[in-house]
Amino acid sequence: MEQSAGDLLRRTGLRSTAQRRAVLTALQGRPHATAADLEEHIAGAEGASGTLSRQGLYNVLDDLTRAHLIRCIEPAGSPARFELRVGDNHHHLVCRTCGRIEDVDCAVGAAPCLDPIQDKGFTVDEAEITWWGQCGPCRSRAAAQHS
Amino acid sequence: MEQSAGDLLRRTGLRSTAQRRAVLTALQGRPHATAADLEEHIAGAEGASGTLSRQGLYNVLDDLTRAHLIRCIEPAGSPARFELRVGDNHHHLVCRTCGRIEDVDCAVGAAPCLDPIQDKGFTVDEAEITWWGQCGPCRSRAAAQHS
DNA sequence: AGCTAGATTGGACTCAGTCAATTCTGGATA
DNA sequence: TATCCAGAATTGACTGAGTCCAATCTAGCT
Ligand SMILES: [Mn+2]
Ligand SMILES: [Mn+2]
Ligand SMILES: [Zn+2]
Ligand SMILES: [Zn+2]
Repeated sequence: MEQSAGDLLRRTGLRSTAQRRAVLTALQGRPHATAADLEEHIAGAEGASGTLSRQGLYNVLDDLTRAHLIRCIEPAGSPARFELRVGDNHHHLVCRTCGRIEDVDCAVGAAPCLDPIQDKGFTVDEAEITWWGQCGPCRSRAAAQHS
Repeated sequence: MEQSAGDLLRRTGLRSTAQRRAVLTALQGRPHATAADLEEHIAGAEGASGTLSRQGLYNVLDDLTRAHLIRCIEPAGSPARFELRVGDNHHHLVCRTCGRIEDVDCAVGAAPCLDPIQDKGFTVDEAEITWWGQCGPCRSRAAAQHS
């Protein structure tokens, strides 16, 4: 049985507020959304979801991230992006041309999935991997340009 | 025989300007410096290095990065950082507590040193690995706190 | 129904850059 | 070694992405 956003929040010890439920709901089917994406979607939503302040949005994203209900990634050159997919230690492919981001399963599944060859005295808890390249559509477009 | 910053620039097809030489020089012994670090160091430097505008600094950093004379990394939560160490595809350890950044050699040495298990149609040219954790000093400090 | 710790709001503010118009200069040429 | 001009630097306004703080509101316990 699926659990509602409200249940999920309460089970985690967070109060179930309209703003938090709206963010969790907006994130479904909108992976790697930015705060601006979420703000726009929630403001323009049909239901009475209504509105939340910019500060409220950032507070919610921060609370949910710290509770591990969502994950935040920050690829170079992009504002922070959020996703519901947590706990599987997956990685990302990023297109240098259009910024498109795709999930890549982790071969290991648990963090840190990779050890540094020198740890310099650090206690490592995560190995974050970002593959940079060009996505299919951008590659085709670039090839066509060359005429 | 070592080559001067001026030679390096000219050999790369870039004009040798005081501003570019100052940035290259400031970066020696100052790995992973931010634009602000460099601005401060160059402004307060002894020689007649004098000054460069903020816009000039960003232009120089951008030109040098595109010429592959320096490399830019952007760990989550940090402003961009620059280093002279290029071409060896090395990776980074970042302390979640104090932000300290350490270099980690790449076991392979050439990019992309790691293949994604799904490429989603991308042409991958680089695998960027960031290990997150806590450095030795921060770990000790945290342990002491617990008294 | 009342209470209060926790959550949200509005508005000013900061940090890290970016834009565009103007002025300057490295180094190629005559 | 003087001239010239594309490429580089400067100035100052501006933007995107958050962050700070004091005041207000509310979820959910009693
Ligand atoms: Mn993802
Ligand atoms: Mn490095
Ligand atoms: Zn693309
Ligand atoms: Zn540390």
